[in-house]
Amino acid sequence: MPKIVDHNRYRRELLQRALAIFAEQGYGAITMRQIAKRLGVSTGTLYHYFPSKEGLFMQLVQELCERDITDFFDQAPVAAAVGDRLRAVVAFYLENFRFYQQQLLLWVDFHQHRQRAAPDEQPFLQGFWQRTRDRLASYLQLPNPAHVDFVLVFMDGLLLQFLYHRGEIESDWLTQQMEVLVALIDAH
Amino acid sequence: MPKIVDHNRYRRELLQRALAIFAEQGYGAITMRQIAKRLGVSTGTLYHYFPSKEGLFMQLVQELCERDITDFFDQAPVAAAVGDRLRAVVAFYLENFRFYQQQLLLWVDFHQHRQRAAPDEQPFLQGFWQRTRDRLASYLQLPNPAHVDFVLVFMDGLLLQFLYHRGEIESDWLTQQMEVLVALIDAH
Amino acid sequence: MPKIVDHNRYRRELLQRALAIFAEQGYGAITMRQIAKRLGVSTGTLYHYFPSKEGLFMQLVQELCERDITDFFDQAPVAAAVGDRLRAVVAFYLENFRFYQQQLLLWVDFHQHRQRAAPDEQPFLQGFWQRTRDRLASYLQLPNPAHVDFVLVFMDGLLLQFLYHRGEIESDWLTQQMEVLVALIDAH
Amino acid sequence: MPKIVDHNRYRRELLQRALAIFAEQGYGAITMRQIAKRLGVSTGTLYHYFPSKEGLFMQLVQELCERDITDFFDQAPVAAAVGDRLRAVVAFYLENFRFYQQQLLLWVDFHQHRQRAAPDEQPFLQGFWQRTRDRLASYLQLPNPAHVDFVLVFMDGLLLQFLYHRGEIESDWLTQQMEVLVALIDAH
DNA sequence: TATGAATGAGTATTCATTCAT
DNA sequence: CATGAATGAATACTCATTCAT
Repeated sequence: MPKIVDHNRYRRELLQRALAIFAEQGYGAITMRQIAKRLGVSTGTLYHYFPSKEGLFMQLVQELCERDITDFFDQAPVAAAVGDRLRAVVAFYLENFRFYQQQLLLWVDFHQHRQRAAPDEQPFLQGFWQRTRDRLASYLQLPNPAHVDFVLVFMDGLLLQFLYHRGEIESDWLTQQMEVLVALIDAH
Repeated sequence: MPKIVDHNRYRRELLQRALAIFAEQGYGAITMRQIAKRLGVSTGTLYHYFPSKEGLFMQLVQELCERDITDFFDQAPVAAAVGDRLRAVVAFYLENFRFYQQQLLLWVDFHQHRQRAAPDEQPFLQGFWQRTRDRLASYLQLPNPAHVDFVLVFMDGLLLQFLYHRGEIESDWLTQQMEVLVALIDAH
Repeated sequence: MPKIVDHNRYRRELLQRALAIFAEQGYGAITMRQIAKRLGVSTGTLYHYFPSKEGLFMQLVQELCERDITDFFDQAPVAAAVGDRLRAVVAFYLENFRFYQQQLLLWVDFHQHRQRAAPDEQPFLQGFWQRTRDRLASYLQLPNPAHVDFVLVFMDGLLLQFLYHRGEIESDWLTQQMEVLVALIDAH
Repeated sequence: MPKIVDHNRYRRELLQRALAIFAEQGYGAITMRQIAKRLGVSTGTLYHYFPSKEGLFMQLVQELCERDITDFFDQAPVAAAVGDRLRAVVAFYLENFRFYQQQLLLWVDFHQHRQRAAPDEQPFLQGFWQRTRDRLASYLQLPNPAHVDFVLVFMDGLLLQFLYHRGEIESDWLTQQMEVLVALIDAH
């Protein structure tokens, strides 16, 4: 009888934990040995679960796309006022900033990887963006649908500001910007 | 004396041309030999002008910060209407998108480099952000100063959207978002 | 001014010295590090002159084919009697046995490599065999041309016997076999 | 007790089937996992029957030596004419060429292995050669015993020719060479 | 100043072998 | 007996960097 291991379950667990490692150092700067060590396994084991560094990375991107981030929004308070719903969304975003920042760093690495990679478009990307937009739209219930994208753009911009200033952003400034968004949109 | 000028002039020329190379492939993926080859010099020469790969990269970031991007805004039309000035800024941004995207990719590499690097804050970064903000503010002349940051955040967000969707963004969508920004800000 | 090195000349010198190493241990058993160490260079240098282990090996095979082994026969005594010419050939073969054994071992490795290799036939092989046969034929001047091949087959057979018995073959036995060949062929 | 018989029987069956695998790719190029997969067992099972890759290989060589190949000759036609007996031997050899080629490749691997291996001579090798020679001698019944070795050398030579030319040898050439042998030996 | 040959530590990956189940 | 997950040393190969010319 073989050693009893749920191969797929364990693989996804490793994948989960690998996200932070990649985001922290970037695809090029991290080594398989370091990943293995931080995951507490040997390099051999890592290669038992993933075909290559590239394969591990791609599975990570895919996993991230399949994970339905917008689930969280469903648990958000169903506020009557548009402004409150906007504040709830941005607040949630800020609370999970570390995760979104990791995601951003992974995207950038992914972007640079696509340059030489085969041109077969990864279909999971499209679905991901569509779903994110739809969820946000149905939660915010804005009269003007273009404003949904505008909110998304705003939040992405906040992310970049964080990256540029290395997280040394005062919460006052954040609140201020959020209120600018609320004020602008709420006033039509 | 003239030698020194030449040396420095040539160094900055190489630096200039190195930006695209780094941005294209990322710090980790590019090799000094590739850089040398694309610059049309030998590796020895490269090391004559730059102390190391890291040094070359850091000089690149610094160069980018010292370059006064906002100079361009000065040549922008001095429109009477706030909306037109906003449109001019965003239009200029979009026209030079490739450059800003390169800059973004460089920032990310820089960010991931800082992790292990010495924590001595690079002062040129602060100056850069301050200058950018000031120039934009003096051009736009918005009643509410918080709106200047909001515009910056918006433009960063657009950049990320481009990255995510690999540049396959319809110009209609861009125009729409720009007009949303104009409409929101222009209406106070 | 660059370091003055005749790249191609040095490459062929390394190639020359690599033959014994490959023959001694076989393609699969030798490592690039070992080769480098025995050649007195670093692995980096080895890769500066050869693109890969496979490339080094293939160049070795090609070099061996281009080297005109039959040159030696030209310096052989031009004996009047067929038997003496046969003896001269076999004697020369035996004197250079170590080299031919190395060649054999290389061929076998090459054979096993071709299995998965691309089916584009290496053309240098054909020329090699043709030349060897022609030279031998013109030296031996046998009435029956089929006997030239027969002599080649005989010498290959001797080589295998050496391999099987690890070189522990008495010279009496060799002389005996050579005389059998001479007797058989000389008597038509 | 019966268990042990089964164990041994199964071991030899695996051994038998492993010959082709080793000969096909060579000792260095084949992995234990590949062997296991092609034998339809797990690596664990393979290690249950053989102590190591080297052990498996050595048992293979030994098995090959103990297998009495010359048994086949006994079933050969007892021809009155020496020429016919020679033809029968060579014909049989040619019919089983694949096997002999595998054997040759195995020998070469074995030869290259002995270099670093302990110098304790494997005694089974000597017995093998003695037996082969004796059987061939008693079948051919040649007046001159040195001719028996000559025939062996000839057949080894044919094998090498096959290897060199990758089996692309015309049967006409083979027949011709065989007849040269017959003619030479038959005419004393 | 410029070249590119040389270095060797470091990278992704493989593989014989072990061992818990 | 049988399995295949786990290990880590070893392999082919790369690359920042140095240095003789």
